[in-house]
Amino acid sequence: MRSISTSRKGGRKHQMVSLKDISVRCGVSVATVSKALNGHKDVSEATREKLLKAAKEMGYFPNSQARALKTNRTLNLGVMFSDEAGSGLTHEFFAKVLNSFKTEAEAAGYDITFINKNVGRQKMSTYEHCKYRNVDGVIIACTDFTTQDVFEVINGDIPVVTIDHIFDCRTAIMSNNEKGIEELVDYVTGMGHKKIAYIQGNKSAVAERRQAGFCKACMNRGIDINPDWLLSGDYHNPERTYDLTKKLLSGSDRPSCIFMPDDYSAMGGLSAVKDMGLSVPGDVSVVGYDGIAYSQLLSPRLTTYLQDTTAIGTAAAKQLVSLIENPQTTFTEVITVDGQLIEGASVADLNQRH
Amino acid sequence: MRSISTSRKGGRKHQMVSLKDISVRCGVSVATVSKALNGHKDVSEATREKLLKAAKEMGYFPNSQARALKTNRTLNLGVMFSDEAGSGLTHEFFAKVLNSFKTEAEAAGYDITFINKNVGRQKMSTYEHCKYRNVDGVIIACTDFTTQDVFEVINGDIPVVTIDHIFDCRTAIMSNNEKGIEELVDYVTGMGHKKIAYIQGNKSAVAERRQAGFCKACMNRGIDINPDWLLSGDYHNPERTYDLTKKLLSGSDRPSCIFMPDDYSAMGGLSAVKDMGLSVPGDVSVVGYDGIAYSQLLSPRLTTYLQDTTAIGTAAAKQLVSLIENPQTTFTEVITVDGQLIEGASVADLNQRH
DNA sequence: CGTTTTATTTTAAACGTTTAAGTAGCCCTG
DNA sequence: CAGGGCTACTTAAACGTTTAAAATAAAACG
Repeated sequence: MRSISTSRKGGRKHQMVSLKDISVRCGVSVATVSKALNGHKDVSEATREKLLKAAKEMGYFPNSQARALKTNRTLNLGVMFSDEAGSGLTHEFFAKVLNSFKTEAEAAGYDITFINKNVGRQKMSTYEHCKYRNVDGVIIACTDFTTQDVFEVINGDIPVVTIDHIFDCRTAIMSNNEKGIEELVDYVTGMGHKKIAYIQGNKSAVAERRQAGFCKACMNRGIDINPDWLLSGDYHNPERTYDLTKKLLSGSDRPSCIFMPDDYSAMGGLSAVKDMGLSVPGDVSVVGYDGIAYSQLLSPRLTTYLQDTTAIGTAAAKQLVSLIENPQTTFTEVITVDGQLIEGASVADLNQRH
Repeated sequence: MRSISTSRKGGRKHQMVSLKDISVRCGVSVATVSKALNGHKDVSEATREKLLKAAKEMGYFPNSQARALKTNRTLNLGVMFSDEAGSGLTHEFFAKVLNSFKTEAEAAGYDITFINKNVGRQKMSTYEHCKYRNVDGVIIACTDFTTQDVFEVINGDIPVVTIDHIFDCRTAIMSNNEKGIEELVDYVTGMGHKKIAYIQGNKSAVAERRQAGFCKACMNRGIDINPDWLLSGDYHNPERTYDLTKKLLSGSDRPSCIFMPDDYSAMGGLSAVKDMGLSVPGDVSVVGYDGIAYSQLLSPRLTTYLQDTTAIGTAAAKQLVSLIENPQTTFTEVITVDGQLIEGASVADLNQRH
C-alpha cells in the first residue's frame, strides 16, 4: 500500500463549522448539539431551537465521514458497470436506467458513486472497493454477469440489486424480455409474417430469455423456425448486425421479417437492407428492441419494444434502499417490469397484399 | 436537521479488519502499522514486510472515512450535472465526456460521485453537498451555467473545472466551437453553397461561440447572412428543429443548406425535409454538430463535426487532479480541444451541378 | 420534607486513521 | 565519555461524530 499524499493538512480547504463550534457558542455540550440536530427526544424545546438557529446561522453541515465512521452508514450507493464494450454510460439503456435509479436514490437521501478498481492508485477488486468506500448498497448493471468481480460482490455481505440477471438469494429487477419478444412475434405474425429471422445478442441471460420467448411464441403461433435464420450476433453492434443482415438477405430464400438484437444494432441492419437495394418495409420488415429515442426518428419509424427504463431504475433504487433500511426485507425478490410495444412503420402488413 | 436512522450499529455489515487488528497480531503499535503501509521511511524493512504480509493475509483495507476524517482528502470527485431538460446521462455528449473523465480520474485513483441536492432527506445546495461529502474537486458540465447553484460552487473554495463555459479564475475545458463551425462553413461554401441557414441551440456560451464562428466564417467567405435564416432553436430537441426546418423550407426563397443545432436535433430536421417531399442532399443539404454515433448510421450519413469527447473528459480530469494535488497550479487555465469534420453525404456538391 | 420519578444535560468512550513529538538504543566522533 | 546524530519504534492527540451511561436538575409523590 503506497502512500497517498497527505502532506498538506487541509490545504486550500476551508474549515467547516463543527458541532464543537456550535456547542461553544451556545454554552452546551457537543452531545447536546448532536442530539438536538438529530431530533432525539431528550433535549428541551428551548435549547433545540437555540441550537438549530445557531447551526443555521453558522452554516453548519455535518461531516459525512465522521458520521459514517461512527454509524457505519454512508448514505452512498455503489454502481457497478461491467462495461465490457467500453460503451459504459454511452449505452442508452443503461444510461436511462441509471438516470432514474439516481433520481430515486437521491429522493431517498442517497448519493451514487461509481465503483472502479483502483483507488489511490492501488488495485482492488470491486468488492474490496465497496468495502473501502463503505457503500450501503450496490447495484449491478452490466452485460456480463459471469466475472469474478461480480461473484465476489454477490457472495459478499453488502445489499445488492441486479438488473436483468437473477442470482439465488439476491434481489433482481428484470425487464420482461420474454413477454416483449412474444408480443413482437404476435404482432408480426398478426401482420401475416411466417418467415421470421432472429439475430440474437451476446450470450447472456437476457439473450436466453429473449430467445426462449421467441421460440415459445413461434410455437404457439405455429411458425416454423428456420435454424439458418437464428443467428447469434452482438448487442449494440451495428457493424456486426449489418453483416448478419446481409447474410440473411443474400440467400435464395429470404425471411420476410428480421428481429434485430436491439434498436441501435438495427440501424446497421437497416443500412444493410438499403445497401442491398431493398426497402423497409416493402421488401423486408424489421423490428428492433429497446425503444430508444432514435428509433422513432428514423424513417420508417422502427417497430420495437420499449423497455420501461424508468420503472426499472426506480424499482432497483426502491428495493436497494429497502434492503438497506429494513434488513428483514426478503433477499430473493424478483421484480419483473413490463414494457410496451411501439408500432412503427417498419413491419409490412402482408394481409393486405392480395 | 432530522435524524438519520442510526439505530442498528453496523447491522448486517461485516466487521472490517483494522490497523489495530494487525498491530495486535504483530505486536507493534498502530502507528507503526500505519506508517509501514503508507510507505513512510522510519520503519525497518523487516517489520514493514512482516506487516505488509499480515495485512494481505488478514484482508486489510483502509477505511476511507477514517482516513478522510484525518487527512481531509477523500479521493472523491463530484460531478455536477445541471440536467435542465432531465436528459442527464442520456445526453450522448455529456455521457461520453463523463465516461472518459471517469476513466482518467480512476487511473489517478479518484472515485466519482454525483452531487445532488438532498442527502439523508434534507435539502442542501450543491455546494453544501460538496462540503458535506468533502469531495476533493468538482467538475461542472451542464447546459445552464447561470444558476445560483453553479455560482455558489464557482465562488467556493473547492477546485473546479468547467466544461464548455469560462469563468474568471477557474479552469475550463472548451470544445473548440468556433473552429468547428468555421470548418463546416468552409466546407459547405467550398461545395458551392451560398444560401446558408443556421438553427441555433439554446442561449448559452456554446451557442454564442458557434454563432460567432458562423458569422465570422461567412464574412470571410463573402457570404451574406439572411437574418430570416438565423433561427434560435433548442439543443437536443428534434421536434423543435423539425418545426423550424419546415419553416425554413416553406418560404419562397429556400436555403440550399441548413446548419442544425446538433446531430440529435438534426434527425428532426431530416424528417421535416422528407415530410415536405424534398430530399437530402438533392434538394437541401444538412449539417449537424457533435458527431454522435447515430449520425453515421443514417442515410445519407450526416456531415457533422465530431467533438473530441475523449480528449475533453481526459483533460478535465487531468486538470482537476492537478489542481487538487499541486495547489500552485494556475487557476485560470483555459484548454481548448479541437474536433474534426466528418464528411458524410448530406451536403450536395453544387460545383458539379452545371 | 425525604424520596422516587422524570426531564434534561454532561461525561466519556468509541469509530479507524494519521502524525507530531517523544523515547530508546546504537554508533560515531572529538 | 559527553554529546550528537541516526534508526526504529511508541505515545498520544486529533479529526467530527454518535451514544451509552452517569450526573444533575426539576418535578411529583406520599
